[in-house]
Amino acid sequence: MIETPNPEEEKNTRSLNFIEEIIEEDIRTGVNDGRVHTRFPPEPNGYLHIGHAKSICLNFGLGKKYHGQTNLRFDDTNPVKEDVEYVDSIMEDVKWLGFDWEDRLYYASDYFEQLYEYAVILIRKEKAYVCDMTAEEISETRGTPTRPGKESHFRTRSVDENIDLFSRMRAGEFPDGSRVLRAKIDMASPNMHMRDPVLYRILHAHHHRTGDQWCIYPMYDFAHGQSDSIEQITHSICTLEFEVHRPLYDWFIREIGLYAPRQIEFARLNVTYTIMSKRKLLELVREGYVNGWDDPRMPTICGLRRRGFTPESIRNFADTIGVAKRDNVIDVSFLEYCIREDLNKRANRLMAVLNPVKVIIDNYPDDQVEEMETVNNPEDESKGKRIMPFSKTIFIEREDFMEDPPNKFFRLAPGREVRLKAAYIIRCESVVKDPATGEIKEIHCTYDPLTKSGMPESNRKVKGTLHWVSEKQAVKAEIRLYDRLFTKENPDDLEEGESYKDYLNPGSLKIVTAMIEPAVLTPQVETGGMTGKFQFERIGYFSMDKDSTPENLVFNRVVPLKDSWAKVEKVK
RNA sequence: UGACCCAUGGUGUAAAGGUAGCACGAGUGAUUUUGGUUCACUCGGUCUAGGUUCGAAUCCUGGUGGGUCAACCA
Repeated sequence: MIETPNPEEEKNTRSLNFIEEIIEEDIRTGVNDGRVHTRFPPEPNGYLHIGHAKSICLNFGLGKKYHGQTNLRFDDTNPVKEDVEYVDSIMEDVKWLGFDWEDRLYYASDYFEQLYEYAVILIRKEKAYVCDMTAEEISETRGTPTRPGKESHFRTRSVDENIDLFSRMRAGEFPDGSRVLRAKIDMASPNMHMRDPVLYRILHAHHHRTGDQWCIYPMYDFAHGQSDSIEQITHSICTLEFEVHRPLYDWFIREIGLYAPRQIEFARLNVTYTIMSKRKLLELVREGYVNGWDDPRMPTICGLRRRGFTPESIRNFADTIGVAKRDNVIDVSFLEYCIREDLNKRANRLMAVLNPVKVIIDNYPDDQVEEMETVNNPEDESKGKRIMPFSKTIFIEREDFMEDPPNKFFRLAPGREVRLKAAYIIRCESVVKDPATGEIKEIHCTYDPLTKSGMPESNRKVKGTLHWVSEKQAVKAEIRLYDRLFTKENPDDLEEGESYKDYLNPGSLKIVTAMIEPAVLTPQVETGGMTGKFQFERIGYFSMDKDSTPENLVFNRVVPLKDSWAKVEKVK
């Protein structure tokens, strides 16, 4: 008996990642009554990148999978670094990726009053105190990981004095840096984060949401867990570097007496030939190494979007790379595989010649124009067909012709035949060169009228098939050819004295003018994010840039096609 | 001379004490009016040394290697 696989069953038996295992165990044992509620908590101090996409897909994916909810919460506790520009871009990017926080948009700054009251609770329990030491003194007395710290002499202040001082901090009586509120935990703890961490600092800074209402701001550690708790988050998922913060996270929840979310840490995403540090990405933008956050070479979501990536391809990428606790570096070629896979099925084909050389078909009637029919997408019949004009003079790629070709060269060469896709088989008869430079100016060919594509006698086999564009009808377009931003696999892995900027790829952007078949002007009104996305046959996937106008077309190369000929050439 | 976390093919990720599997990659071949796609086959792995067990990638101990932590950043 043959068993037919049940797709439902298959879905259920798919192996779980360690976070899903924890969640399912919690559901099984009735923790939170089986409720699942996650959150994505970015600080609005930069643009989101592909690493955030992993976190977004994880958090929203879990919410969806377990019929729970996912909040979007801005972790906006440091006004000097944050801006509404970033808030807006983050919301746009999350939406574009296909996720919906519905009515659950929150800000840590919404909880400032509540957090203040939590701090007062700790003071009253003698678990927090106002410390007058300078930042330097605090740092010096914190000790080192191997040596215990020293207790602050302000540690023994009375509850009343602490309450008074803390309220005056809030009232703006003290200058920045003069005092902080600290937790009273253990200056000898092996965990540095438990050595009387700072809870509040004085910052006379304008906040993008609360304005000048506050001049004291909670630290991350004092805001994050409590915000999770207020929002009844069940599983607070973050990256590995917060692992050592978890005891503190739990300490605040316990001491204040709040609902306790469970913090789970996973390994952040790294991708070869790029960087993820917000600070460094900001540097590249500020110092003009790239043209803005959405430069198509950037690993930012808006950069990938402008490059031509689809949300589907990024979601698929995030789902496929998996989630675990060990450090990982994903090969950028896997990201490229994900977008090729998507665009292969969904993007219409077009012929475009990026490095044109003229081919003149001597035995073709001078003024004749034929309409050649060709399919828009061989992977999807429903995409229909289009017409390409064919005439006596056409362009082919300069790389598709060699005067003295090696054995495995299946393209045009003197005396050899090739198929012009969707048109005729031609034979190269002669070449015309510039006498001064030796550069080939024209390739003269003859065509075989019996081999017209689709005709009964057109089935003759030749080694190669070339793409082409008719000279007269060709449409010019600016093509931006993008390559990896860095020449080094891991630009963060540096020798003494080096900078990641030393490894910027000088060839990461090349601009050429291409000749494209006239169908490129036909608006491709399509759904599914495929507008302006094409496969230029035999070359790669291209996406119309926002700079493009009907008079001045601009395309970005998303990714080249796999090229096994390039490999053959290399070996040689 | 600390605490915590991690270790499976080149990369990523599974195997909850019982056949080390999947994807990408690489290679070979077939198909192909894209040197694309698709299909078939192949390559290649449990850090190390002990221990427990009928049986260990999995549990225990010791090593080794990597990561995180000493912002009034998140």
